[in-house]
Amino acid sequence: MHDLKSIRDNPDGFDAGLKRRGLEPRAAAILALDSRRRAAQTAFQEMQARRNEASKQIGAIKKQGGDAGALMDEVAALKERIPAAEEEDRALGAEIDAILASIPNLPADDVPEGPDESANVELRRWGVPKAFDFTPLDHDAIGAKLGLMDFDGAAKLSGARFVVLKGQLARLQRAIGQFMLDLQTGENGYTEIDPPLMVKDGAAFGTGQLPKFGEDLFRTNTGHWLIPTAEVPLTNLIGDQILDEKQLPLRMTALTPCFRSEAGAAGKDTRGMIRQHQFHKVEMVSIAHPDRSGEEHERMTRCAEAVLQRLGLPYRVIVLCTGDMGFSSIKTYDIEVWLPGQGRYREISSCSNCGDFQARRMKARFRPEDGKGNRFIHTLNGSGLAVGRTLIAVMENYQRADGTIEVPEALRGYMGGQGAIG
RNA sequence: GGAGGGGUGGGUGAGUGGCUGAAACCAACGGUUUGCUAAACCGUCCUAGGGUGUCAAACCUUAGCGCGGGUUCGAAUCCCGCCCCCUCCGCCA
Repeated sequence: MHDLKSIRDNPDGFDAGLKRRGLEPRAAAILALDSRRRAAQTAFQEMQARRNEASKQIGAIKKQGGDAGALMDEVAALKERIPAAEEEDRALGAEIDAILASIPNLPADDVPEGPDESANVELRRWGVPKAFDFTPLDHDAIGAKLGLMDFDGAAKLSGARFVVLKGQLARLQRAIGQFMLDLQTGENGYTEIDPPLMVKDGAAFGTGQLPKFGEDLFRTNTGHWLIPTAEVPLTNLIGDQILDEKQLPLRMTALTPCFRSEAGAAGKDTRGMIRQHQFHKVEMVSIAHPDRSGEEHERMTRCAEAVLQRLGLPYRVIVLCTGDMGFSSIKTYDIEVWLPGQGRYREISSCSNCGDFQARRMKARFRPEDGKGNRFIHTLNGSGLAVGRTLIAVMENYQRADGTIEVPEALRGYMGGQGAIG
């Protein structure tokens, strides 16, 4: 949600930000509505003020047994006009809010400009893709050969974009999730949260899924939304609150299933478990002081990278260009892991700084130490990491010629000491 | 699902239809006092808008006592609907 005041103060800056996103200017239209709205509001409030004043006088007159008839007539006349004024104020306000709520966040200054993912910029790489002395398979084939990954069974139950994992592979996925969660809580200072997986409209609005992206979510017959990421419940946890500055930063993490309709992804990644309707993810959320969200963003990204380093999985970090960023983000780093089976890097984490965009939507503020002028906090979220895709990466990077999979050192404690599966 | 009780500033908790944006207490913050700590005393202390104002300060004003309607000249207070919480009962992982 954008700040009307900042648009008033700097309409050109607002439009310039939109332009970087590839969007048309909106400031002039918004400000025109805004001035109509303020005129309507002032008119409405002046009537109310007069009504309140007259009512007080009526009370005083009646108490002394006087005749307040003239004043009561005046109030009655005012009351004829108030509803229309109120409605005008309300309607204009709602119109402005709807516009503000539907415009994506403005990119940070240091985000590269570009139309789509082709303009993303690689920042760094870690690790070297392993040289195989055989042709590495993709996870799909490895899983099938082991008989531990069953897409047909899942299709029978649930249709496309689901998978059934079995035996050691199911355990390996569980191990990965536990390992990540323990790393983020034990070493990186995130507090573990076990949140609801179903949320109401307000939460989905707060993080920016609604009103524009409802079709990407699953909805229950109770009107709940299945969370597409734990970012939604974790971030909204601080909605409608005024925190103390001392409490910042607040770092939370959760291992949850995530549900996505993948409405716009028809025909994309149809094979394998890259893109599923349901997957597990360890999510990190930071609630940061607005002056320090940039450094928190770097820190969070490092926390996500740490997982891949511990697992010995090669990866690269890219910064998304203005045209490829999500709705709520001012800056996003994607981490892409090397997948030998596909011979390329694929997204395994996305770490975003949302600035005060979500905080405005959910009314999350903090009280500065000096006590005056509550400010909106900044929210950040990042995967640490997507569990299903990490499983894929482990399978493909640690596969052996005989079709078995080596268990990375870091996971063995979670696998009963086992060194390989299959 | 049934019956009953309840939702008021950060917390506890008053509140007769107008004098209540809201007592009191606690917490917090500033100050006085103090050898230090503690205590005591004084003061400040909700939020979001709009207007006047050169930023600031200050002032005026609107709204908010779970949410939404209604009655009334006037609603935290009365009426209706809804939501949530608590207790008991039923059902249930």
